[in-house]
Amino acid sequence: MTAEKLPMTLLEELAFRGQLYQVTDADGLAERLARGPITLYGGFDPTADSLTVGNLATLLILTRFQRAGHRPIALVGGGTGMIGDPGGKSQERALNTAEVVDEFTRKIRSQMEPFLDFDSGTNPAQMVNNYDWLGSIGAIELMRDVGKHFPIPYMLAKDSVKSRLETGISYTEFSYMILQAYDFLELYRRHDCELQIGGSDQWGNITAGSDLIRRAVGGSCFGLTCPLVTTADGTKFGKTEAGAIWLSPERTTPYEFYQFWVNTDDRSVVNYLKVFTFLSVDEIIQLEETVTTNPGAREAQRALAHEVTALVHGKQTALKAERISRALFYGELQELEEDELQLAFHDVPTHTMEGDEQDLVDLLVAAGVSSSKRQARQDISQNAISLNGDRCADESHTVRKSDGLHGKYIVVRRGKNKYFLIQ
RNA sequence: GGGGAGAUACUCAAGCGGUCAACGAGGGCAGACUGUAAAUCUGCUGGCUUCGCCUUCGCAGGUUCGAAUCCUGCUCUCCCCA
Repeated sequence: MTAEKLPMTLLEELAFRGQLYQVTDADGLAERLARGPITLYGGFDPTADSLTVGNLATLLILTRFQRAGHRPIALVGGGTGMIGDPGGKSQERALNTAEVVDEFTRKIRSQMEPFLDFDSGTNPAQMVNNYDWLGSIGAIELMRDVGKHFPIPYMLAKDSVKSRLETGISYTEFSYMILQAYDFLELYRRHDCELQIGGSDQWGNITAGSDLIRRAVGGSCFGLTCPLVTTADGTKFGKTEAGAIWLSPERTTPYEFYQFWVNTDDRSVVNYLKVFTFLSVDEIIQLEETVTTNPGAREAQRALAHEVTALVHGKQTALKAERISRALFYGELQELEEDELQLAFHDVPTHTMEGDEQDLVDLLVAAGVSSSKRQARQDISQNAISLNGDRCADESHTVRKSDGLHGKYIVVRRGKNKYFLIQ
């Protein structure tokens, strides 16, 4: 991959995208980037077997750096993940076993592959696992060579620690910053890595790293954080009532993933386009206009959903998710051919009905549409349920498979945008 | 170690012998209006074989015709004094 000829510098573009929050030495970094390619890294915690949309911002910044000609390193915290970052948590974290963390690490690694080019001739991306060095370092070595550079008052002053002094923090989590700082030092030694990026909650850990490098070997390195993504209504980004939005298609189907983005609030959509897509500055400005001139068309949301889904799941899958969405929200279900229907609903929760006919209330519960019979009756009486496009408010309705589309498919819709397929 | 306060549904929080499946707020779900958005208004929010029944108010017993409400023991949490 070669560096793109951008009308603005990388830092300027990141600034436009609202992705610059804190930089250790903004002028120095701009100067350094102007001198030539730099090696940088961002870390990812293996706390589950999949990344979530919450990890995307950091990942995309690495990608942007690579596209600008720099050498990104994605660090998977196989070692630090076994300790737990105290920042942002009110309680001590449960520690996973080495085997579990190892499993998570492998899966996360594969999820990064669409974002980073590992085979570039000029500036290939790399993946490292900090377990490789943290796993084998001795206690004495760590304390003498690394711990010596950490004054206790300095450590106590970090927000991540300070906020936990009242509620309690173990020595394990207290030491976390030492390990993450050591990562930076190790990458500086091994790969000449000069920059660490992360979310704004990582600022303390990042500066701990650059400070360590200066104290231990006299090197000068940079840190850069991006703001944490916020939602218009103040809720935590990337979470729905059903839980987090994952990158893994096993955890969040591409259709659900697409829907997550397409449902973005008008107030946030431009911000998300900047953070989560590679659309150009001009394209984003154009889409921004459509939000005010023709909000009902939801062009910006569609573009956002398409771009991010294509990035994570591939172009074909994104088109499929779009096709399903069109069929569900704008198409006439009856017009769909059987194979189209099957294809369209591949990602939608599906239930196989036993026998040819069943009481609607029982069916809704069995198919997971409603959580209980009482809830099912309520949904029906509130006009929330429609079968194959027709509202059904009759609690004693009996569903016959033979009445379905193509003699066997019943499309159940609950509320405005929850779909289920019964066959 | 001594003294005090408290544990109620997803969360916060009323209730302090019957009218309590349990006020209220938040959250969630749904309807109307819209644009698969937001805001607003309305309904619902333990379960079922639903004009009734069953199981819930930290746990285990007890008093009573009847308890979330009173008594006893247990577990846990918080505060004050040492």
